[in-house]
Amino acid sequence: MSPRQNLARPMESILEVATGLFSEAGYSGTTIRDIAKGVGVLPGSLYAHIETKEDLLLGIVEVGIDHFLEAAETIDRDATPSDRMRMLIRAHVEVVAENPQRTLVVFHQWRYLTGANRARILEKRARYEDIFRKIMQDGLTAGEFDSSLDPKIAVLSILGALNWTAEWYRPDGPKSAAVVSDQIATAVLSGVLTR
Amino acid sequence: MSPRQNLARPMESILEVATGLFSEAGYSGTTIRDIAKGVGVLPGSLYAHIETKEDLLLGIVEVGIDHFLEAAETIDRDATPSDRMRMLIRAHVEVVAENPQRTLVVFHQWRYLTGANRARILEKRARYEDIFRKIMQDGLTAGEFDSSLDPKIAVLSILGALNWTAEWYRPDGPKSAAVVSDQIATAVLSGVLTR
DNA sequence: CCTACCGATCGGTAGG
DNA sequence: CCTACCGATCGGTAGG
Repeated sequence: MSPRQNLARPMESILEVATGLFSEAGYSGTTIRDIAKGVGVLPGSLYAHIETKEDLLLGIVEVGIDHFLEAAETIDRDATPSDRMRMLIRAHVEVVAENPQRTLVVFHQWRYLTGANRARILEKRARYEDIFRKIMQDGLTAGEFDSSLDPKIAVLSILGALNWTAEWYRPDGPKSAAVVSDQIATAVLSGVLTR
Repeated sequence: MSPRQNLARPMESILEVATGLFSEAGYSGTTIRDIAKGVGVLPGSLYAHIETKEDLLLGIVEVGIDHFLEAAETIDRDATPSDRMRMLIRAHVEVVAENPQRTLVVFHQWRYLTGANRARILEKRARYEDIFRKIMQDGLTAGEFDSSLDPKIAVLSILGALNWTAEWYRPDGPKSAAVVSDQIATAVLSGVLTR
């Protein structure tokens, strides 16, 4: 990684470099010295901008999870449950596609947060997953979703498919986020069997 | 974690302790001293049994991925693609259920392997995923799977749902691996919409 | 943002 | 498996 002389916006540069390093080497595997080198300053100089290494992680994870929550809030509450689920899947994939590295940090590195930082992120994560659970319940109540499904496991399967996208989606790949999200939504909603 | 005096099988004890610590704190976040304390010996004593910290990780990850490969090989090659997919899903969930901590290490900590170690694990992982891709292709060819699906994305969605199980499945929870795997297989194969 | 540095801890080793 | 230790590196700080 070549150092960047982004002296105008030091904090932005720090967050960008840290996101890349945390996603590749993990929080514990990334040192303050690695980040400083990526930014193009000496290690001690970082502390003019950050308080601690953990605060840096918290900033990245919290901004990331907030993106998912905000995207979910744009969804039309009056649509049918299956349409809402489709829109939620699309919103999720678009957030992943916008910044897969940050998403990897959001879903894998939150474990290294401690105390109140960790609790706040877990609360937001639960809130996000509840949006899926609510739509699942509404779909079952409305008779749109298969009543033989276990709703908890169906939601966990959908979240699994979505969280996994951050591992393989490449913004410079052949498929747009819109196409990928439609294909995931179809696979999830209709299944793989021929109808 | 209380130290265990498993002096009869020191290597087994070391692997068990390391698996638990790597799954909770990550490879980089776990020190040789943490492992030694969990085993109940002094740090330097570990090196009577292991070569390096990375060899310890390699041992855990390779045994883990081998479990998935071996389970997949037991599947009846003469069954229909949809039956084979259902059996593969069940085999996967049973391996996860048998040892979720090891599975978390297999899917998240392999990144800390270097050089040839990393290459060998990635090769085995690709071989495992190819089993899913083969069944998907067979199902499309046989007309059992929906031809409007993107097969790559369908497989990635299934792998995502399955890989996610290690994050939430608890062997001491209310559902057996057989029940969970059937419910995941139903959700994946038939989708969530009412038929 | 740099110079210069702190005490703590890291993976690993020699010799027993 | 322990004693005793190595050089390297860690997150972070004081003073400029």
